[in-house]
Amino acid sequence: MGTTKSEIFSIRQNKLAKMLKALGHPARIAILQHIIKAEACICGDLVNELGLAQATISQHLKELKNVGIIQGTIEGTSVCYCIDDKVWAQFNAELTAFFGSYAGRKTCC
Amino acid sequence: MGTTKSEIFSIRQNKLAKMLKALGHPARIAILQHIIKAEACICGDLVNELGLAQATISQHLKELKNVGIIQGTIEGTSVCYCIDDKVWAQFNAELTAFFGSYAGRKTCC
DNA sequence: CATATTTATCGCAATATTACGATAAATAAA
DNA sequence: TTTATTTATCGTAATATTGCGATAAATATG
Repeated sequence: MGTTKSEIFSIRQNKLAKMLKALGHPARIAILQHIIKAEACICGDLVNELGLAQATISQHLKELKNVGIIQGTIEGTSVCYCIDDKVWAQFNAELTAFFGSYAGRKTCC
Repeated sequence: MGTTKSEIFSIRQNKLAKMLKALGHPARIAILQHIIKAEACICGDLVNELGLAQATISQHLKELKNVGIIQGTIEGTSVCYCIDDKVWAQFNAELTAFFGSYAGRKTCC
């Protein structure tokens, strides 16, 4: 127990859930917003901006990288993070499809 | 430790994350899809459809109710679940805004 | 080379999540 | 009233997540 029973769900359902889960933490939302706001890559600022320890932020970045929504490029001693346009668009499309699949109640109790 | 540091994030960030987290499980995606597919309220079918124990499904339904995206109406011995149109639309709008806040890279490393 | 700077990883503690059996609570049906 | 049916809740076990200090790894700078 304690583990999600992925086997009983479709690949699509698992993927959608995984993606939503990755975004389902305020620190990760804040990180993405920060990158977006900067209109460029972010190299190191994050630790000063958010009120979390460096190790914690590194961990959140790792999770965002795992689902592919951000990308890191080594730039000297630091690493620059950008949003992966392709993955971002893909996530957007998936969510649009999901939310578009329901357009209001028809017959109901 | 082990607890998310909600205090250091904005209400908006926390809300968005909470909503995404609630949707970030394949069972909850499956439940929502099932309700949508039925084009009506779902009363009891869920336990037979998904391969999870009744207690587990009840727990997932509770989490979806907690964020308001579904609504339960007692109908005799069973409970009918529907999507809350208003909350669904709100979530959709929030996500559209979030994903719309980034439209591709400009200057980057 | 020695020292600083930056990020990743390890190890740990606290808490949360997932899943399930057992049981309770509420209503329908016999 | 007794018995089924359906859902919620409790308790518990297994695992995951969150957060952080310490430390490693890599590159820059003096």
